[in-house]
Amino acid sequence: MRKTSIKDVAKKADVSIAAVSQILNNKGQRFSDHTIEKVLQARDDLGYVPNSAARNLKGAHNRLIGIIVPSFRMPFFADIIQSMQDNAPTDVNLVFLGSTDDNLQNAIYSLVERGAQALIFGKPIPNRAEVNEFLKKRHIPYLVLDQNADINAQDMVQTNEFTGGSLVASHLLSLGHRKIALILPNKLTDNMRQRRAGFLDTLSTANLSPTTIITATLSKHGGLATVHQLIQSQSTAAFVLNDEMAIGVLRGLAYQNIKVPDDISIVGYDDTDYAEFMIPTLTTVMQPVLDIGKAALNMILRRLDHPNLPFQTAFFDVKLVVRESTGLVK
Amino acid sequence: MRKTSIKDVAKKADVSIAAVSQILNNKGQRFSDHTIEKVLQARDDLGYVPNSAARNLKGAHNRLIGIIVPSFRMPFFADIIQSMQDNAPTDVNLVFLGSTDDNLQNAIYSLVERGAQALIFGKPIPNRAEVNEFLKKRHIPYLVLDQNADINAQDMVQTNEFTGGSLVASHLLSLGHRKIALILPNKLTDNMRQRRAGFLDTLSTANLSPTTIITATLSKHGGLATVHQLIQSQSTAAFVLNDEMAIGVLRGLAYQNIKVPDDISIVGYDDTDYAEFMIPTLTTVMQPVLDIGKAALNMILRRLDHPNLPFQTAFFDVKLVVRESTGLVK
DNA sequence: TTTAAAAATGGAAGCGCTTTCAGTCAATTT
DNA sequence: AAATTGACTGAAAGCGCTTCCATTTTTAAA
Repeated sequence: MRKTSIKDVAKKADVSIAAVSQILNNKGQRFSDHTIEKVLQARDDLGYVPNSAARNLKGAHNRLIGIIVPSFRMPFFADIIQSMQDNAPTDVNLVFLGSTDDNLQNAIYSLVERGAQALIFGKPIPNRAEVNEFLKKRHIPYLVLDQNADINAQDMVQTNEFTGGSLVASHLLSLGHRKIALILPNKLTDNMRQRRAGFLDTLSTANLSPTTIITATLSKHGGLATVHQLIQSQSTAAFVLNDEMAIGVLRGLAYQNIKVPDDISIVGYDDTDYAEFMIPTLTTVMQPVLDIGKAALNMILRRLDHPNLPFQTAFFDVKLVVRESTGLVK
Repeated sequence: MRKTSIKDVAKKADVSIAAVSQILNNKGQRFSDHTIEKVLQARDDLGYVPNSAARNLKGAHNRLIGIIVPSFRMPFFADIIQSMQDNAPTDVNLVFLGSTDDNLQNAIYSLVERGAQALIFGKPIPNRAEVNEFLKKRHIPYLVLDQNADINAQDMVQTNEFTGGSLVASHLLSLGHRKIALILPNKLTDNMRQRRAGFLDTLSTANLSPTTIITATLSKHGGLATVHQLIQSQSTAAFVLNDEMAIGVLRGLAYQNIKVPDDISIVGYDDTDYAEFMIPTLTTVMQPVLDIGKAALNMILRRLDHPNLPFQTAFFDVKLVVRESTGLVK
């Protein structure tokens, strides 16, 4: 029940092992059509698939990139993953791992062990220094997505979160809103902090600050749970730090028979697939997710080819997408 | 710039390679505390991580399961993936691959090459016979999720799709609906076919058939695009074959100012996260996705341990979840 | 003290593959 | 007839690791 090896193919085709290897890899010496045919035939008959472990043991690795995300279920990351997969050159292998904070170490270890030559972090790294040291020691370059980090320690892909938050504030202000609530997930990542900062900053230029700041878990249910407090605050608008929660808020408000945007305007962030299908459609901030995924992959690939180039940070602009969920204050 | 290998650790700790291997793997012979300490220290100093390729070359593989899904963006599969990841024993590695029909062969090949010892297909296999032969030849067991297949060729995990469709029909009939539309994705998978069959079957017991059958791409946009036709059909209810499309339908109807469920009842299928957050909340059929993912993983693991057991099919029941989007016919 | 048994460790083979190299043999070319 | 070329083989090294077996060292029993 042993897997068929190159030896079996060689025997069956009645040629040398070297011949099989070179013919199947299409490099090395030249062989006659006849021999090539024999080898190919034998391979197919036996259903031979080279063992990549053995192959990688020798020099010519194919590139393996490990990607660590917080969850496969978050639309943002689902998009990132899909876009990376779609854009990966055929000789590049991608391995995705969902990881919580506690098993981040494990995730990294497992990826490195499997031969990942580079890592992409789609989530905050709690003990950054340690991780950095570990990876540096192994000469494994990595890239962080949408997180603050030492600009000189690794490549980064960032979106202009500060601007994003600011755009939201401007938009609401321009609609005449003065009583604006802020709804946050209870665990903020760096990029969310910037989002918040941009928002608050612009609010303050109008001498305003949020009527209330409500926190809840980052989920649709979390958003829904904030509704009671939101209503009590008598705000005329709310900035919900991400679409996922905003969807919950929308739902909760509908349960209370509060009309959006007539009674209150709602703004989300991310412009996930669902935003334009909500009722009302959701005003939100769009990040070019597909481009981000693609850029991250390209940057890390480039890093692999040129380990000594200075670290880069790619910046992506965000865009306010105005839809039905925001309107003039009454 | 070579990665540090076991040899380096051995040299640094001033012990044999064999000792390092056995100590780090905590098996084989016994070693003195002193030696163990030296080795561990050397490993940490060097940041050594064993190369799993080399390791797998020898007997003791850790188990690698390849999982092929159509897309990472579909909530159904995002859930499946997440649940598998969450339930995987630590010595089992999961590799997910998104794959279209054209590159299914590649996906399979790449997974096998990487040493996958079993495969799970979350999508239809176009050329089943060929794939089956290929995998059988390599003694790689596989499992199909929610697809029809020869019950004696591999393990399967199925949900009671026929019942699911039937439940929907009964529900609508019981609400008094007689003019019911059916909205399908234009590419049906086996399970969707069964879903449809159950639905039609139960309709026919009331001597009914759909007022209209509309097809569109499987997406929210696809669903939205069917609205015009749906309205023309003057149906009082519609069964949309999955939530994704149903969300689009809901949206489209709102644009036309058609009230759900007052003017028309809508039923989806899948009970994705979003169903209960729609406005109105969506009546749909729930599949125990998390259980399904878990079951699939367990079955294939069991198969690995017992290659000769007869093939199994796990059946999961579905449940109609009645929400706001369906109501009595006017 | 001798001796046998137990404990600690090193040596080396081998996993499947790629790659190199010297060399064989036949078919061409000069 | 000799030299050249093309097609190929066989052997061997080496990738990093595990594992079996032999050997050395220590400890305890005789």
